Amino acid sequence: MTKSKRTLILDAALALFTINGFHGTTTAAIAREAKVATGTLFHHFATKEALIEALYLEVKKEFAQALLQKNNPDSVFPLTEIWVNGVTWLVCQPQKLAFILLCSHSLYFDKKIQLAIWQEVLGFFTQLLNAGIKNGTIKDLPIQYLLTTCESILLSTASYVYALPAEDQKAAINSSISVIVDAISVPGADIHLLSR
Amino acid sequence: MTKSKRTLILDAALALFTINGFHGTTTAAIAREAKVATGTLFHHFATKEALIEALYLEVKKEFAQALLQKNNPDSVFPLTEIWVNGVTWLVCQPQKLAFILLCSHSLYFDKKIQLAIWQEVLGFFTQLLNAGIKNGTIKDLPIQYLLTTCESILLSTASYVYALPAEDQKAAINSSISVIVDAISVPGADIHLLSR
DNA sequence: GACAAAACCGACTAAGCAGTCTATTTTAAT
DNA sequence: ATTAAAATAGACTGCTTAGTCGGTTTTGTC
Repeated sequence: MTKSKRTLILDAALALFTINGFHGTTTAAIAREAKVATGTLFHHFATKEALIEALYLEVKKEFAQALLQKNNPDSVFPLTEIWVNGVTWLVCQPQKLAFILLCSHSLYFDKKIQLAIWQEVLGFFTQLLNAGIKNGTIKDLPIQYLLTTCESILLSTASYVYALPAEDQKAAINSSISVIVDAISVPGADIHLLSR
Repeated sequence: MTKSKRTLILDAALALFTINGFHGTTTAAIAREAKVATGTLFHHFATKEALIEALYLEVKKEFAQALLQKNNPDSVFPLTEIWVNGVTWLVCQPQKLAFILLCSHSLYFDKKIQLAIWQEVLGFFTQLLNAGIKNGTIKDLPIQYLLTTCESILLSTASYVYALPAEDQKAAINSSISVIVDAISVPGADIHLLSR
């Protein structure tokens, strides 16, 4: 099965946005890169902004799915698993990492986009943190602060790991676990209490 | 002494960039906001990009000075002091915080700008971290990773604290200290060893 | 195979923008 | 007071670019 033009356009947009940013990338360039006419681009996406938003939704959806993926069925510590899922996925998808970074403070999105699956990630994570606070393993800080802290350390860790030679990445991901765990958990508490 | 036109232009640019982003802010709008003609703007700054770069240098310089400021002469733990300096300054200068966030992943700067005073901050901090690693208080991780981690937690903490009601900010800053300290220091080690 | 709808094409356009140019005013030095 | 340089003004321009439009091809259905 051959890729749809819509997908080609989104792929081209992702590649160009992460190199030249939103402003530096023209719709003509995206169409050229996707080997498609500008008319086709605007047939699928009403405006450039709609294209960016569609791309954002798709990338965020994939990211959310990667985070929630259950690889290790007998993992007793979901926080670690989510963390490794997240960093690994971002490092393997550097364009998407760059795009998420680009979006994170771009002001291109005035309105915050609501995405069901992202709410699910947030909800799951919030539940996990609340449980940890209750049993004394997670610091009793506002959930919102814990969430943004995790997100920002996750993104900066992924950026750092990506820049490493491939053979060092695995080890770097493993040592990043202690950073996030110690940042948000109560010193000395048994972190393995934090299972479901 | 009245403000120079150059300063008025930089102030206007800062205000507009943090609201509408680089692309969303036209040079005409900056000139209008600064109550100055476009000719004047381009007399002081050769191009829009040069203006952005000048603003970036100025903001970064102020930020660096704020970080290194020594408020408490008998502080035994410089990391904490720098941290509180940083968060406090950013929270009190929300436009500059927004601007730094905007720059951090904007791709508007292809070349990394070298700023002497920022090198000084980095050097000082690197020395501090290295000493900590040597005496077993700081985790033995690559300096580069420790630096980016500190920076990203600092920025996300400041964003979070800024959004809080004024009366809660002081307490939030204090509780953020444990997050950064635990993130990078060896669990159980006496953190007060980390002085000069 | 006839027909409609959807997808696709690319030349074209209208608007917006960075940067220019010429003229005028202010500043500072002798 | 004279003069040159620096600062300021704002109308103007040429280029870029998002988005359009009329026509063509492909797809699916009966």
